[in-house]
Amino acid sequence: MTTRASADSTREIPEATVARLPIYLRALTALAESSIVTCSSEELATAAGVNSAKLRKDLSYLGSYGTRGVGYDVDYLRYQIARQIGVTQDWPVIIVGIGNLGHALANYSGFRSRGFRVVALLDTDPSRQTEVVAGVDVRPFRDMEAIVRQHGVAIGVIATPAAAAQEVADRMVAAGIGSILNFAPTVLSVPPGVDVRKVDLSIELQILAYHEQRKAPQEQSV
Amino acid sequence: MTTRASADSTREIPEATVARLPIYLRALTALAESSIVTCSSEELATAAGVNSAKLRKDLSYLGSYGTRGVGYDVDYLRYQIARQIGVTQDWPVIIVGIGNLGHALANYSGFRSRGFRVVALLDTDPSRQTEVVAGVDVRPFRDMEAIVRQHGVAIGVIATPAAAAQEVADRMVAAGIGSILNFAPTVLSVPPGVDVRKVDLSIELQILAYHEQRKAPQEQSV
DNA sequence: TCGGTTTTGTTCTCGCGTTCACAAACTCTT
DNA sequence: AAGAGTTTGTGAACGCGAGAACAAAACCGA
Repeated sequence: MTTRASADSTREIPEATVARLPIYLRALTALAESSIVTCSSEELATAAGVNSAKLRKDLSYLGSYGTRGVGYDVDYLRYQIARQIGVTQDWPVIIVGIGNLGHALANYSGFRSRGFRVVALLDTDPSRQTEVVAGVDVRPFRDMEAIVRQHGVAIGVIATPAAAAQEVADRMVAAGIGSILNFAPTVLSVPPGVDVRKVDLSIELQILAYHEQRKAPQEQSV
Repeated sequence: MTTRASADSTREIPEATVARLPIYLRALTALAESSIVTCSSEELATAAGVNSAKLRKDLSYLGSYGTRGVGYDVDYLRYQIARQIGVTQDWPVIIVGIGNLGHALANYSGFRSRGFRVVALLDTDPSRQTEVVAGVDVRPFRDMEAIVRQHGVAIGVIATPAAAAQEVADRMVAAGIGSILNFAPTVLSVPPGVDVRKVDLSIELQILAYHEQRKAPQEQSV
């Protein structure tokens, strides 16, 4: 999809590896808080819940930041991963749809501590626009374009009902947002170049139900 | 991991396919609500946001439920998928940790409509135990074992802070729960045979940030 | 009844991701 | 200073999933 010309500083990092980097980052932060200065791939892999060989291969895509016979410097590796992901800088984020889930997301402290700053909460319902959630006041959805331009927002979160999600996504794309995190249970269609990630709570439960059903097949006979 | 003896009625369904079955189910439900009786693999694939070849291959693992030259009967296929996943029956679920996210989950209507019934909300904080959320009252965490046994709960949801998650998971496993949906930002360790799925909101944002950073590399020079 | 059309089910090939296994490189002890 | 002991980084093998392509099977019209 993306044609990459230079392969020196910007190597191709496989998608599966990118998805694990935040896990390593979190594990490293936990180690740092325990005042651990150095760790081996085995220790970090255990903390992150993966195989040590996989961890080493993942890290090798970023560069050669370990020392053979010793391991990795926790702070240094943490910085390198954070830099690769891009969370050394601050990312302004907007959340659209301030229902139950929107409230929870706005109050989630994990965003702030990981480089994401919620700059606006948006909703079409005028009765919600008097609220103040997590120190940010809810504003009318029609203000989105202005807010996006003002703060240079590149990432948007959709927490609306399914019926409204596509319309919101279209407006986000039109306003210049390039990445969308979608909590609405619907398939979004967006132009190429725009990234969408989907989190679907009931789908996760259904996957668990499938496996659970297989565990006790004698229970639900007829 | 699971050694499966019989391969006639219970075929091996690949994990990637299992993860997509709930998407097909939702798309079929939408079609049914539009009073559509029959659909081709192409139509259903478009509605689910996947390739039609992949859809046909996925469905072929369940059996041969289509008609060549015609397509699939929406209601029939919907029932077959629901049966495979196991959502034709009702799954009792408990939610532990009634903070912002726990509230949102308890109020989420998508669980109920897809075969999941929240039978209890649990929290260790006594000040929360006077609340009633979504028609279910919050009960002390220590009552979990009794509730699990009483209702035959097999699926548990963890929405606590990270520090409490492992303890909750241990207690869930001890009480007989076999599948856990974990929203706490930590790696759970559970005995073999217990399924854990993890949903991490900030990890999703970090993955988006990575891609977003790559889109405009001239922005963050120096 | 029979050829033409449509759409499924399946086979085959390709690419990605995971894991193993080992050489290279560093530290420590004597 | 040199050998023993660790641990990283990576080449190679393997397995799974995605997509293309096609044969089999159903319907339709004459």
